Amino acid sequence: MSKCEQCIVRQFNSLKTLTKEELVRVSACKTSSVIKKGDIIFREGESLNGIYCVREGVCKLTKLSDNGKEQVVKLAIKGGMMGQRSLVSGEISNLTAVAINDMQICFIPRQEIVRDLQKNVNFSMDILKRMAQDLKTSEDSLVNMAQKTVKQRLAQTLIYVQTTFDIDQDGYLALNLSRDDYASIVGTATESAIRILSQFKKEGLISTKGKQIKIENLQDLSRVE
Amino acid sequence: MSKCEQCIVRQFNSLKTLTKEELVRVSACKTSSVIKKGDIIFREGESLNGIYCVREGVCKLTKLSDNGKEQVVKLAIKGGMMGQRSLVSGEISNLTAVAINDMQICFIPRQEIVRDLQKNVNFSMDILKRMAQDLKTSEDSLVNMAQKTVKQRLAQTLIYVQTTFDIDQDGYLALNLSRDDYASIVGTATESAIRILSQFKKEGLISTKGKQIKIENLQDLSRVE
DNA sequence: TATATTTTATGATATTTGTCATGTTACATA
DNA sequence: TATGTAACATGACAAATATCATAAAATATA
Repeated sequence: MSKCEQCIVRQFNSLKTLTKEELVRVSACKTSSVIKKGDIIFREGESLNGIYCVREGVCKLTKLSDNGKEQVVKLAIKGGMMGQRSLVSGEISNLTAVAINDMQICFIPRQEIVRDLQKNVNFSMDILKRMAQDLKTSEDSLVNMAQKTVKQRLAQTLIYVQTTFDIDQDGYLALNLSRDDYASIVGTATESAIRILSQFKKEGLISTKGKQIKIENLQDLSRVE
Repeated sequence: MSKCEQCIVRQFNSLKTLTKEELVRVSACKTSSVIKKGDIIFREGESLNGIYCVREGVCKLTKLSDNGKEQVVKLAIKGGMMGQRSLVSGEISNLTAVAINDMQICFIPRQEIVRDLQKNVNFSMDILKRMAQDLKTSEDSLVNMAQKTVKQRLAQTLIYVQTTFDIDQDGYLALNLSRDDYASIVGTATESAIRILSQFKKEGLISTKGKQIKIENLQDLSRVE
């Protein structure tokens, strides 16, 4: 099992503010695991008892609506952490985490990391800043959900995926999401998502090969009405 | 000008974790002000340079969507604080604050309170916990926006207003929001909000007197489909 | 009090989105 | 390779919601 001290991924999250000693301790008690695409890491309503650090792969954080449909609240990517909110509040998880592709994750038990939260101001400040960032992102999404059309939200999501995960050598989005995933990200029916993608295709905004998607005209896509 | 040490309102927010000394210092540098209904306290995009504490009255925190419509992201009530996110992140405000009724607020300059954030673990932990709570609330709203109908969201909002602000002696909601406010809370057109309220009235779920609203059947209102 | 202005209300209609049905394609696996 | 299954696609229709128009009621202001 590799050590946190040598893990590049921690540079992307709050763990980078830990001292050498703290990191050694954290490393000693962490557990790593390999997660297969589709696997559930934790469920809404579960108590987490620690935080997860994403070493590889992508994961969707979803919440079940009262009507039984799942809504993607955000994506956790390489370097991201999951469960900070529960760590801080001591509450059960508000979200379910499902692997979108194969992943490697590490788990740090609550009691180990809570100690650092109390003792290391740099660490708690960094957690606080990231929470503030998450809050802003969530509020922005809220406004988009409330005020934008499904078409606009889908266009925006495609651009987000390209910006965040880049494209492969053929120009297709490097992250492959199912139509169903797109639908639960923008908050619509799967058929509607598919229909709008077809429309984008007809209008030359995107092209597809199987389930892969390539953005052909980012300018116009960002201006969809 | 009254002193923070004697202000009951601080018991409801993070300021209660400050020590006597810290509180005296904060009290000495704070400024109080009276805000009239409709007044703007700060605008999206402005840098805040401090935090606000709501002593009296209610305030809506809104964000302008790209299509030019305002969306209410949350309400700040007595005891609430505004601007913590900007305080923590150092960024400009993400939201606009508009008084819904006459208010009294206090402003604490950034440099004074940032010091406590660094020095007082109880304070920073409390801020962190509240930010975590805000994040959960925001994520929940996001899911509601994405997955529930306008009718469900409006019913939910009416219940929220009654639960949070109580009713007056005649049973009407103690907080009077305009139909326009309701529309920007649930994220719909004003006409749609009005229409649905009329429908609720016909169904006996609510009754109205002028702009005042009384919930007549909370059970059924919470089960609207 | 009279008048202007804003807020609330409702009809008519267009647009958006969801739902159900059905077919097609891609992909996994025996 | 054959075959089953899941993902993708599209038509037809229903429901939800937005938009525009207009009027009534409430409220502010002269």
